[in-house]
Amino acid sequence: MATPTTNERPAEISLLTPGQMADRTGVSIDTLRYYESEGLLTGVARATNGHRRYSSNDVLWVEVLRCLRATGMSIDQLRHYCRLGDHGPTTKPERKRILLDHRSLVASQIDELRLALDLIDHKLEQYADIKAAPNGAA
Amino acid sequence: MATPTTNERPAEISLLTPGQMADRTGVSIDTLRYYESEGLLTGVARATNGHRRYSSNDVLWVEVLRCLRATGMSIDQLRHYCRLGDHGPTTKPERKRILLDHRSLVASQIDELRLALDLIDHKLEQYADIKAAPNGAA
DNA sequence: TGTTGACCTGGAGTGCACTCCAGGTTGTTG
DNA sequence: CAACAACCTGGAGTGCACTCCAGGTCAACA
Repeated sequence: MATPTTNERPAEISLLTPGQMADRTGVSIDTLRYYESEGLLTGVARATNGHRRYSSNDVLWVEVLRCLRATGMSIDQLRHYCRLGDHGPTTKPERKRILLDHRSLVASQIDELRLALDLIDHKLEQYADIKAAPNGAA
Repeated sequence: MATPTTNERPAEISLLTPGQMADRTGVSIDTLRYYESEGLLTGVARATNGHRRYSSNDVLWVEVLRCLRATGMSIDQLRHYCRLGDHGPTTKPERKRILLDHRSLVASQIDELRLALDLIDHKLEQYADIKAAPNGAA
């Protein structure tokens, strides 16, 4: 086994099994498969037994996916972005546009959250003279 | 018509119909009803014909609900918080605790979003020499 | 050699938060 | 008085993003 793909040299020592990948990225095995089936993650290598092997590039990309998902980009938009990537450098302007748009979306999310923080603080003033109940955990 | 509830004086001139409430708060009529059915919004007045009439207090509270929902508090947690409110001042410490906990959650969401912004900016550097595609809207 | 564990596939199921719908009432408007 | 808009109720349906499951393969270990 080992070195599952085209290359025979043991340079691929860092390929990760699905379980390792899930540990490394915090994305579950099922979700990794789901992302692959939705076209968000392509070209994942396979061991001779058919099992997936994730490269360090895959790790980086999944981290990007995680970040974009966590900031509200939908699976659909992500899929669109990935398809552009598959179609070579002519799609770069559109990809840049998507990132710029998403960037401003995240920026406004931050603004919204700051407003929410103010509102919560305002609400907390009603409890200024109250001692908070002990926290369940930690 | 007018002054629908118990009180005959026209002081209730500011009571809002469901449609007006939806316009004012940005929360749909259906969602307002849903919140009421879930116990997040209690004591909504009714006109003689059975139609809801929202007070300015309701407006304020729905704005709080919106804010807490938008920052990730679940319907379930919100319901719990509301029930505490119904049980008088002895629950104040717990209510304060909930708000404090949620506050720190929002704060860490902001931190996460800032990291995401950094990652997006980093990714955008790959497109430094590319002119972004024109934006579809505005 | 048998059983355990990690993985495979396609497809079904879940949870959340709405959102929509059918069927009905009321009050206004031309 | 007919038609329309706004609202009522209980309950069904939707969309998203997973998450779980049944049934099977393969490699390693006792």
